[in-house]
Amino acid sequence: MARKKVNLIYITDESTRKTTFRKRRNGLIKKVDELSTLCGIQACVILYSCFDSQPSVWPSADGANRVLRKFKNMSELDQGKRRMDQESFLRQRIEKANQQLKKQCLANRELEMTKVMLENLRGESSVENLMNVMDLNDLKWVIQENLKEINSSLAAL
Amino acid sequence: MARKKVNLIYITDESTRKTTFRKRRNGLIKKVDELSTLCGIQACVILYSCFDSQPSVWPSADGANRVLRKFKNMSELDQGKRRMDQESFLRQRIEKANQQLKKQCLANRELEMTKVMLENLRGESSVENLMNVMDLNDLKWVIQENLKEINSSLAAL
DNA sequence: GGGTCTATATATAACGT
DNA sequence: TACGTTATATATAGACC
Repeated sequence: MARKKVNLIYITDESTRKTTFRKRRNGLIKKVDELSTLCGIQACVILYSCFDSQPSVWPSADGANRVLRKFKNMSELDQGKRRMDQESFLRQRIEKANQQLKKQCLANRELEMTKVMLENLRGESSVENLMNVMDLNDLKWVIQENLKEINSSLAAL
Repeated sequence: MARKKVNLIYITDESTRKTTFRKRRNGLIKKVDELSTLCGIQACVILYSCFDSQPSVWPSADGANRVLRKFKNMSELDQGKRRMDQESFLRQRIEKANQQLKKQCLANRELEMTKVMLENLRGESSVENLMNVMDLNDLKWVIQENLKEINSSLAAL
């Protein structure tokens, strides 16, 4: 999450994996704690790692047992419904990612265009400094002509 | 956590509490998902809120049940039910790869359009030659955007 | 190996629609 | 109401000890 965006796949290097586990476990537990406090809800987290003999449990072994017992008493049907929700959650995330991607592409486009404009207006190659009204009007004319050509090409198709 | 550092006490305003719950629940679930994937560990989260009739469970009812059994030292495993979650994650990864591909394609296209645009403005090419290079509609869009830019530059002068 | 220190990546509170 | 956006607060990967 930092210094470099991490690839969401199993970390093969054991040392790195262990470090990541410790850090993220702490972060996760902090989050549950906050959520529980802020919203006044019952919550429970259990993590099994091959690094510890005992699982990491929040808020406590007793608390976890209580919440788990409650969950176990749910009907299978209700549990099934929950699974569907899990899938829709996943779909939502994918959808969101796609939206972000689209937005990023548009932003990139804008940046590229700005770059092109600057390059042209500053006469990067053979042309001198074009930053005055006269030359801008010339450039505008050229572009409008291109636009006309394109429009007629489109109409012909 | 943003715009203002939040006070870690129960949120009395119901509307705010509900919003906070939804947001933080999503964040939390994402975190467990990541931790589980990155470190290859078993994990489980259960959240009870007064906003939903059903508790929010991760990774799924089956997964939660499995962790529950383990928590109670009743280790009986049925790997088959894990398949559901694995499929979800697989779909997610494929989706991600597709997104990357899409992004690259758009980037390439953008570069090509920029090149074409530069060639045109320098009079090294004509619109007729562009038919095979790219979608005319895309070119039209780029040009129109440039025109807007020029007009605002003119207005500014 | 585990703790500390940054630079970045993420999460999210307050707003806007 | 819920959802999208933006400014900040947090989380954390990699580096160093």
